[in-house]
Amino acid sequence: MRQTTIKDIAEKLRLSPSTVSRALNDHPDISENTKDRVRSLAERLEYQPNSIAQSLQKRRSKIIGVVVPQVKHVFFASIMGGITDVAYDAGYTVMICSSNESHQREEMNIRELIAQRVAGLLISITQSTEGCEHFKWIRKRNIPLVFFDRVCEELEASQVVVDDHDGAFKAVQHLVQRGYKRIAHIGGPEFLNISRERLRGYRDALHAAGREIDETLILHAGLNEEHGIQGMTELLDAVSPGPDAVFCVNDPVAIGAYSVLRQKGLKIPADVALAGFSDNPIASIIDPPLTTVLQPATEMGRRAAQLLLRQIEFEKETVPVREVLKTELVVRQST
Amino acid sequence: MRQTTIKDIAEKLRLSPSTVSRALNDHPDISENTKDRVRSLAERLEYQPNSIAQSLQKRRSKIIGVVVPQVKHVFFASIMGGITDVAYDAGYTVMICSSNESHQREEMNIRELIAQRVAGLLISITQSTEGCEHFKWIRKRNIPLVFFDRVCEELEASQVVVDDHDGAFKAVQHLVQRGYKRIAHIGGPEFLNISRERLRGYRDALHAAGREIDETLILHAGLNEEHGIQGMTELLDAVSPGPDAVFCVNDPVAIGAYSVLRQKGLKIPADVALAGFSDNPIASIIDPPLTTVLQPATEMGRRAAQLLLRQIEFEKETVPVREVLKTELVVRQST
DNA sequence: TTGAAAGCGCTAACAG
DNA sequence: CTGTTAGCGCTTTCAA
Repeated sequence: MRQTTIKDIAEKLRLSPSTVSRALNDHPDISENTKDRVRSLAERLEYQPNSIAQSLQKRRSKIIGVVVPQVKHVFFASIMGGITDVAYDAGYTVMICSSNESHQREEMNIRELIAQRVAGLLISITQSTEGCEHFKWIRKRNIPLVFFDRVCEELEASQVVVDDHDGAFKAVQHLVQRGYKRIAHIGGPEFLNISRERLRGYRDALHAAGREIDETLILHAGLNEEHGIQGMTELLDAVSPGPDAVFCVNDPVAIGAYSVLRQKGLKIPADVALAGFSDNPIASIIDPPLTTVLQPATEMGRRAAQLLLRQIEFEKETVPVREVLKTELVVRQST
Repeated sequence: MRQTTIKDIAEKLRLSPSTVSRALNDHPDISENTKDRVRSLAERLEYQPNSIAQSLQKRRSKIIGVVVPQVKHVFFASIMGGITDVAYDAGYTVMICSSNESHQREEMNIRELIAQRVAGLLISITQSTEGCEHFKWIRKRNIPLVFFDRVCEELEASQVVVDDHDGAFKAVQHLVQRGYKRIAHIGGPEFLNISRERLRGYRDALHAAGREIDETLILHAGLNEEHGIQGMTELLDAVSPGPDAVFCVNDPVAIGAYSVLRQKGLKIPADVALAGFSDNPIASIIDPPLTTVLQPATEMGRRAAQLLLRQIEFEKETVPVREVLKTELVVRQST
């Protein structure tokens, strides 16, 4: 059964399609009387405007495309919450794609979203993204683009990030103050902005405390639990003397490290202290609860969406903006 | 800068738009030579077909709409993984909406997805969904529809669920065998299929063991951590004698209960044993690890998507199908 | 093997 | 205040 169109309404009311369209859009030219008739019939027929036709006509859809590396990561889930809230309020819908940390999938997603003629794109890159070619496609078609959290730095584009350096600095400074001597770092992929900045924060905090940096205590792994498991295992087995504290690039990695420590019967924080980054809900539930750096995820999503919307509505080339959000150290019993 | 269209290619090649269209779609009528010329120019111009125009013409988009109650729930995140995998392989994209457990938001989402003329809908209803009016909109426009996990039972529609009754039965049977005497149940919203079935499994398992059912040990709460906290608190404070084991409607609730028990210094399972439902990753990480019922979430997503695709491609009214997936009891140290 | 024309549902410029 | 016309980018008869 075909869906109701503006034409159907027009015929029944012996009006022209354009009048109906205008009435539906509350155009000032149309008489209240006509508007009423149109609206009530539309209601009765359960008319739903065909956004596809609208988009074709406007040469752009009211969809905001989002590409995240993993939907199941709570951090991204919260960000998505922030994005959708803002987008909905502005009359946009959101199309979420998961690149699953795969460069190839990320390309596919972007290609698809371009085909959908999205109004704009919000992207957080994968752990494996190296080239930036696919992001350049976006610029070429000048589709508004904002990166969040994990950004592509080769490209001039707006971005919303947290102060990763500062967050890491505070966490490690805290470990130093607590008196830990051999503070290790399980880091993420080297080229990722978040890994790099957090590592830099780690180094700077140790320097600031007048400590020498022992490079054997620095590992580059990944951003998932399994990387935490690998990393912690390696630190315990291959490094001697071992660390008495570990600052992990994020909470999933810290959780991985946590499970290794428990399995080996090591006490946290007595034998090894542990700190993460993100403040996943799980951080407060494990025992001992995890010291971590709180990232305002929802806020980040909101900001990114706002930035994008501004670009969309203003049309003209806007200078790339970089918003940096503050983090907060949450001290719990794991340190 | 306008994006490249079929017309641009046609002009440059002195062909008609229709020929270009056919060449791009590998139509047999077109000569290989022409196809090659078209394809290579398309490539060079980075032509991306405008799916909006295609959809308008086909009167249906290649988008599958998904409405979940909460994106951040790992269970749904995994389901979404399954859905997108299947959908992508079939050449569809997925538009994910979160109803945030709000009936109103759910309505909005559905309205929006209908406006987008999605090819089909995959829905898991909210905790607060009572009426089914908005689902009837979907049927009226005969848009293919499949419910998963949380289904609307007033409506004749295909669905993919797990055997909630059996899963709950196995969990409670296990608690009985372990020798627990006062087994409580923190349940979900009463009208939800999953809550009802799991409660029924609980009752049946106790009956099967020849136990009397103590109604004061049965609570109806919700599906989130906070409900677990409320529920467990109530069980400890208001019920006497208290329970020596609790079967929770899902893992988030079990986690909530877990944190209350720890806070009160009660030993798990010595003082109170705990079992959940879902097998969230967190279940294996907490200490003691949580006994729970594994739901094949990704598989559920895959099945739901496959069912929907079949409906989409076959067009004709298909009889509603109900797929029931098996669960598996995962026994850990919390019981 | 290719082209011309019409139309998907909507909006907007131009007329009246 | 309302109607006519054209067109968004693509596919698809029908004709050549």
